Amino acid sequence: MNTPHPSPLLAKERGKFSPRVIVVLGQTATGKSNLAVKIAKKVNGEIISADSRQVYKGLDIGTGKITPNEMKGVPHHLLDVANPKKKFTVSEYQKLAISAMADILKRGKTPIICGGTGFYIDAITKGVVFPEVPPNPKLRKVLENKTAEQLFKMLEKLDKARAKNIDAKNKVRLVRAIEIVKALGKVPKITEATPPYDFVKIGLYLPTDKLQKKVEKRVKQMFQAGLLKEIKKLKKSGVSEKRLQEFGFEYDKPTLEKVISETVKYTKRQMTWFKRDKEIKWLDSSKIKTFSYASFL
RNA sequence: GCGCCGGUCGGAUAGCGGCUAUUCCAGGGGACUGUAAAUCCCCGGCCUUCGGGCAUCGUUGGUUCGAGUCCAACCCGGCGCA
Repeated sequence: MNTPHPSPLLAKERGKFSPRVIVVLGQTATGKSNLAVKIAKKVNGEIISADSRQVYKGLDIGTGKITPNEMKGVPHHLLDVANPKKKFTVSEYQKLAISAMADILKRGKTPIICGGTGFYIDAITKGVVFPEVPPNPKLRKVLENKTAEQLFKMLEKLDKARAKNIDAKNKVRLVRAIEIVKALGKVPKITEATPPYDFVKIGLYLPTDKLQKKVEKRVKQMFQAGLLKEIKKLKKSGVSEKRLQEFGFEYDKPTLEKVISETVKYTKRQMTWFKRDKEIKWLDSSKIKTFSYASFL
């Protein structure tokens, strides 16, 4: 990485200077995008989205993607980089995000990662090393017809170690594990290669009652903005019904009520993920006005 | 008033004589090795020294070794007939 940069970009860590990367994460509907833009303006930053669905072209309204207007001139990366008809994966995300960070730093600016997909954020900030085994659609198709029990028995024969700690009832995981074993002989032990950056993680959350209201408002706006039209458009462009389901509840025959309740549930799952990361500094987003960037930078 | 049907965990639902009363949804907690807004697990009446203990299927009584399940009466709701 490169040449040292003037102060806000650098942090002192164990006597060494590593480039600073700001991470804005947290629950849906807490105003992450907004805060990220504000910070970007202050620190001369560029934003890298960390959202598993905003990577797709054409998924705008349902994913709550930031509009060009809202970007206020701040460059955004990793939005619209994938074709919705094809599957995008964490691994691809990781590669793109890492090179985006390097690129931004090379130009003397601060990368700001912003998003709510915990798995994607960990992929970059913790440097999870994924086995070099691309998805194998043919194999998956065969395996998906089997029961979890059958898959687990298969895995037990192929790789005892992985079978021991895998969730024996989770078909998605079992299929992936078998896919890796078939390619590599076994599932490599999980490793992490922490990237040479100083990540500052800011977590946004809202108290339950406020979150509920915010979600209701957000979802109503989604429908007003033309969520249904967006879905029609996707269908017209050749995105299958099945594929739409994979994009989550907003894209699977959405109704106002359903999307609101599913979103609230989702925000809880998000917190379950984020709670494990002790490095996150949490911030009540309803008190954002009193937030001083200085305390984090 | 008579007849029929029904009353089971917050809601919906299975159970039609036998040991731990089912499933789904909503609720709470959790997991996460290339699908991650996905996928999956646990909890859910009360008490517990975590071994277990005590309840419970509208109410009361009865039949039975044993009743959510059968019988009777009553209460509540729906439909039909007057």
